[in-house]
Amino acid sequence: MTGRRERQKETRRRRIIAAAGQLFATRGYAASSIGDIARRARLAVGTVYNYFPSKPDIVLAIVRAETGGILSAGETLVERLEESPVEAVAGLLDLYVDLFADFDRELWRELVAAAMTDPSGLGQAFFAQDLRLIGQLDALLQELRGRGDLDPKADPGRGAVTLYGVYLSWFMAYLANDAIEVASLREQVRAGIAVVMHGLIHPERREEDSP
Amino acid sequence: MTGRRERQKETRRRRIIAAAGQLFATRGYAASSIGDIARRARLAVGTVYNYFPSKPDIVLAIVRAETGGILSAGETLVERLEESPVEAVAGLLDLYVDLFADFDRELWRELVAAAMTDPSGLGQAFFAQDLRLIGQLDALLQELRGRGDLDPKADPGRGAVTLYGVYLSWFMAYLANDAIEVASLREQVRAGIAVVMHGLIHPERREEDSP
DNA sequence: GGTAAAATATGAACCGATTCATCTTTTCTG
DNA sequence: CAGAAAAGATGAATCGGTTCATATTTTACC
Repeated sequence: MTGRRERQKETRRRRIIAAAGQLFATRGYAASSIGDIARRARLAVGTVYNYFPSKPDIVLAIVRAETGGILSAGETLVERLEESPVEAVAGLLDLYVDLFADFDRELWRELVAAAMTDPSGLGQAFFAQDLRLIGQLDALLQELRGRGDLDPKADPGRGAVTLYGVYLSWFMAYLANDAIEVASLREQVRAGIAVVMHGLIHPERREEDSP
Repeated sequence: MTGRRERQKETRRRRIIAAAGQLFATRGYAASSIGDIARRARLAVGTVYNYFPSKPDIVLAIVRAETGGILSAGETLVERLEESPVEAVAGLLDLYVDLFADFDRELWRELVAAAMTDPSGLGQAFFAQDLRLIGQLDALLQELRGRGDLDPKADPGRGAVTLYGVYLSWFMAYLANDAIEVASLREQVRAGIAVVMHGLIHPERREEDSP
């Protein structure tokens, strides 16, 4: 049942996320210590650690709360298919780019850094999201293939992974370089998608070294 | 001139790199403290910090020592061009994949993590290497284009960035997932390159939404 | 050679994330 | 409801990267 204990647990978890979210948004991640977060949430430092195994795990919780909507928006987008294949794929990845705009670049950086430092813990959880988008891309490509828009020799699964690579690499570029804004990120991803969809080799030489 | 001071500076720098390299290789990065490194190099902790601004900067120095050769090997590879365009690109990226095998995955992870945490400092230095490979890829594509292997409508610069994206995203996957070995990484990169070179759209529908 | 200035080395102190032994609250059992 | 067990909260202690005031060494200048 929902005893006092369980209710309080949920409340405290929320309090921590709220406190951290506010501090990160105002002072930034690095400048907000766990002590600060605990104080703002009216808890002891150790208590925060009873709810989250590490500081970046709090960030993951903050970001996670936002991702659910994006993913389901992706589902409906796959169902109502754009006419142009490039537009269809670009539309889906645009959704994921939206997510970046919602949080400070610093938060994403810390998340990626933590995913590297702790690949089996937080990293697993973080990269699990990538697999879900690749799945959506795969479904989208299957649709396009069924419609006869894709090269019959192309493998949708492989295509999905490769298209996702375009997105991921520009995500990294965005994190590495403050000069890249979200708007230009969108353009770059779109242009990269167009390259993958159309291919680079001269049309008359395609068959020579097919996969 | 090469006074006593300058000579000693170089010696100590090398001692630190050597000590750190040995410790990282045996105990791992996390388990090797700056104190350990300093002790093994017969220096004080503070002295280590006179040579390297942070712990991951030592990793960068270790890795950097290896990259020069790879890059110049890439140059000669661009000059002696493969017949098949896919092979040509795959050959170049294979060189960069070689680099991974030379160091423990943990070291690369720490490097990427540090590049995220300190994007303007270490990050800048780290990602500068990416730009050099993109440049090489661009040169390679220009060659292929000159030979008539590429679609005249394709933009080599854009293509280089996109192909690099394939490589980078698989690099990230490799770091995220211990199950991915270097050999399979090579195959995946190669397959991704083939996709980008050939394109996904059905040949007869290509012109509809050209970039 | 002697001395002031500059450069470098040193390790104790700092700071913040994380851990852990201990105390408090809640739940369970009779 | 009392008392015991379980779950959870607490903050002092730990640990390691980084900083900094001080000491030492090298160089420059006379």
